[in-house]
Amino acid sequence: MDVIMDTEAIEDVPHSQPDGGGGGDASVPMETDTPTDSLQLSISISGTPSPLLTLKTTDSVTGTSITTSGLQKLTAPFTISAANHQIILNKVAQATEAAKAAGAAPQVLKQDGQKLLVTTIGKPGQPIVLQLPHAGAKPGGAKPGGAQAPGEPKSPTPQFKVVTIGGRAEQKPAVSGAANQLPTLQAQQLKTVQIAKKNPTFSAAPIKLIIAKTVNSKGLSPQTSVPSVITGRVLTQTSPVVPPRTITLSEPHSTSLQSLPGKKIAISPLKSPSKVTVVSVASPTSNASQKSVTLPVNVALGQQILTVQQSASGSPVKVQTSQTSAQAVKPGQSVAVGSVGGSQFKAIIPLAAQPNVQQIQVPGSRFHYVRLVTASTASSTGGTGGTGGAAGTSGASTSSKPMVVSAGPVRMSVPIVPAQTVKQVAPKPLGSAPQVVSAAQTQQRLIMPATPLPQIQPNFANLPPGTVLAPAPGTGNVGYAVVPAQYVTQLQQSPFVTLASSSGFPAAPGIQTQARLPVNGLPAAEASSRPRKPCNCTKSQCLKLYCDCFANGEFCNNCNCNNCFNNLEHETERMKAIKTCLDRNPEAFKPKIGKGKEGESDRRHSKGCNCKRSGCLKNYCECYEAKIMCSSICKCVGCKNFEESPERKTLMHLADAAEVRVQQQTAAKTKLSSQISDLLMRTAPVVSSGGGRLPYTFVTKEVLEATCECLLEQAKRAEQAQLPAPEAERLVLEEFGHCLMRIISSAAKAKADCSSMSC
DNA sequence: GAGTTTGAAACT
DNA sequence: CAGTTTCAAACTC
Repeated sequence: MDVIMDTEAIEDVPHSQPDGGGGGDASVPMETDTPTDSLQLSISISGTPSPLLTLKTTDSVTGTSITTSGLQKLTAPFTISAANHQIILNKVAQATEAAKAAGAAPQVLKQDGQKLLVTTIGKPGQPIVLQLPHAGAKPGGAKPGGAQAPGEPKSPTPQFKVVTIGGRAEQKPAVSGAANQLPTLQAQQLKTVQIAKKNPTFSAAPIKLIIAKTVNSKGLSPQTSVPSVITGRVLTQTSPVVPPRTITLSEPHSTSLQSLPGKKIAISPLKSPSKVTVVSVASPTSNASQKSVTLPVNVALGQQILTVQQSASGSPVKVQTSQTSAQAVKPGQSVAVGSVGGSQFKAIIPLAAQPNVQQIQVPGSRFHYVRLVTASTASSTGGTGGTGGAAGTSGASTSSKPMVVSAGPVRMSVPIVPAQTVKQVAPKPLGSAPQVVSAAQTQQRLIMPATPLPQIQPNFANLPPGTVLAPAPGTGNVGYAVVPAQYVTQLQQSPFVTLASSSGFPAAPGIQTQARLPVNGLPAAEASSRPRKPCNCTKSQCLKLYCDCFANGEFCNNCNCNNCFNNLEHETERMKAIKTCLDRNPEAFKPKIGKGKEGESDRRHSKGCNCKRSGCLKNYCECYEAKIMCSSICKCVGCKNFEESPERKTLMHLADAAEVRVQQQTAAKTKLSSQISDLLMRTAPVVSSGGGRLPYTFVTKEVLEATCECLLEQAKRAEQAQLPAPEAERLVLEEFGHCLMRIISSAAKAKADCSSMSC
C-alpha cells in the first residue's frame, strides 16, 4: 500500500483536554488563521477502473480544487465492514477466492463512483475527509452533525459523502465533480467521516457508512462523561445483501488517544512539532487460504487515527465490545454502535502488504510521501483497537489472515493537514449524526474511537515532517511516518503524488518525491516556484540541521550528499537524529521565518541572525536570505539590513535591475524567436502557392558567414564601447534580426524578380 | 572548480 | 549561557 502523506502542522491535542459534552458545537471557531485549504482523500474500493484513491485538494481562498485520482487501482473489490473501533474493509476479490474455498459467497462492492474521501483533520479548512460515495439517501433524521455543508446536494445519484474532520464550516466545497460540498469543520469541533459505498453484493443498493466524529469543544465535559454510545462508534454490517444503510459513527471525544495499534505510521508536520498527524499502517501478510484479508491502515490525523482494516467477507470479525451488536443491522436500519471507552478514532484500511515503507518526494516540494508498509503478520494488525474493553481490531485481525490486499498496485495518498486547529473534539450526539448502513454479506464495521493516542502523540508531536518511525519491536512492520504538512499546495500543483504499495505494485524503492512546503517562511507557492537546492553534505550524513534537506523535514533527493542517511533506508538513524534535534531545540523544525499575519511586513526571523561581518547584506545572513529586515531580536553586528539602509537599498535596486534585465532578455529572446517563427510561417505559403523558394533557402553558406560576421562585428563594437553584457547581447540580437530581415527581403525580391521573369 | 568566507548548528 | 568547533552554504577568484 502506498500512502502519500502530507504534513501540515497538526496540532497536538493534549489528552487532558475535555471532550465536548454530547452536543459538541460544530461551529466552534477555529483558533488558527491557517488557510482553509482542504484535502480529501478519496478511496474507491472496487475492482473497477475507478481510482482506488483520490486525493483532492481544495484551496478555500482561490476556490480551486485539484483532484488526484487514478492512482492505484484495486483489482479486487472491497467490502467494508465495521468492527469495534475500526473500519474494516473487506477485500472481496481476494476474499472471493478464499471464500470460494470456504464456500462463502464472495462479496463485491460496486465500484461505480465509490470513493473514500478523507479529509485531514486539524487545520481549519483542511479537513481530512474520508468519503465513500453513496447513492442512497440518508436515513431520516440522520445528520452528520453539522459536518456537512448546508448546501450539500441530496440528489439520489451517487454522491460523495463528505467526512469532515476539523476544518471550517465555511470551507468551500472540495469536491467539484461530486457536487458535494465539503463543509469544513473546525478540527476542534467536529470530525465526521462519511463513507458511502454500494452494496458489496454487486447490487446497486448503495451502502453508506457515515462516521462522524465530533470534536470536543473546549470546556466541554471530558470524554468520560460522555455516554459510551457516543464515544467510539462501531458500525457493523453483517447481513449480506441488504438495502442501503447508513451508519453514522460519531466520536465525541477524540481528544486523548490512549492506544495505538502496533502498526502505525505517524505523519507529523515538521514545521510545527506540536502538530502531528499520525498514520499507522499495518499490513498483514497475505494468506491465500483464508477468506479474510486484513490490511489495516491506521491513519491518525492529529490526535486521531483512522484505521481501516480489511477482512474477508464472512470472515469472523471479532467484535470485542457491545458494539458488535450492530452486526445484525437490518436493512435500512441506522445503527449506532456503542462507544468504546477510551477508544481511538481509527479507520483501518486494509492495504496491500508491503514490507517496507518507501518515501516519495516531489522535487522542490517539502511534502513527503510515505509509502506505508504492510505488517508482516496479521497478528500485528490486531490489538490496535482502542483501549479498554474495546477489542477493536485485535479480534478482526486475528480472525483474518494476512493477505495482500490487491492483486494490482494500490496507491494511497494521504494528505495531512496541520492539526493546529484541532485541539478538542466535541462529541456529537449520535442521533444527530447521519447513520446509514447498508447490509452486506460481509461484516462491515466502523470503529471510530475518539480517544487520543497518548503513547504516540507525545512522541510524534515534535517529529519533523518526512519522518518515518521504525516499527517498534514486536509490533510488526508498522512504522510511523512523520510528514510535513502543507500538502495542499503540492497537490494543487501536482496531482500525482502517490505511492503504490500493493504487492502487485512495484516497490519503486528509490522513488522519492518532495512536497512543497514553505521555505523560510515564504509562502508555499513562492517556495514552490523554485526547486529545492540539493544539499552537498559530506560529514553530517544529512542528519543534522546543517543539511537543508533535513532541516526542512525533507528526504534527500537528487542531492550531492555523501553517506546520506536522510532517507527511508536509514529511518532509524533519521528518527534518532530528529529526536536529538528536537531535544536540543523543540522549535528546530519550525520555520525560522514566521509568517506575519498581515503580510510580508510582519515576517521576521524567529531567532534573529548573528552576523558579524556580512553586514546582513549577503546570503550568509538568514534574514537577508529570506528577504526580510533584521529585527530587534537579531544580534548582528554592523547590520545594514534595515529599512532605511542605503546599502540595502542599493543592493535591492541592483537586484531589481538585474532581475529586470533578465526578464528583458528573456522577453527579447522570446520575441525574436516568435518573430522568426512567424516569418517562416508567413513565408511558407509562398512555396505552396507560388512554388517559389523559401527565404531560408537563401541562407547559404556565404550568407551564414556574412551573418556571423555581422554579429561578431556588432559584438566587437559593443565590447569596445564597454557596454554591459545585457546591452551587448541586445545589440547582437538586434543585428541578428536585421540580418534575418535582409535575408527575407532578398528572398522576397528574388521571388518577385523571378515572377516578373516568369521563371 | 578550488579555495575562502561566513554564520548557524553543534559541541564543550 | 558563553566560547569553541564543526559544518555546509555563500562567495570569490
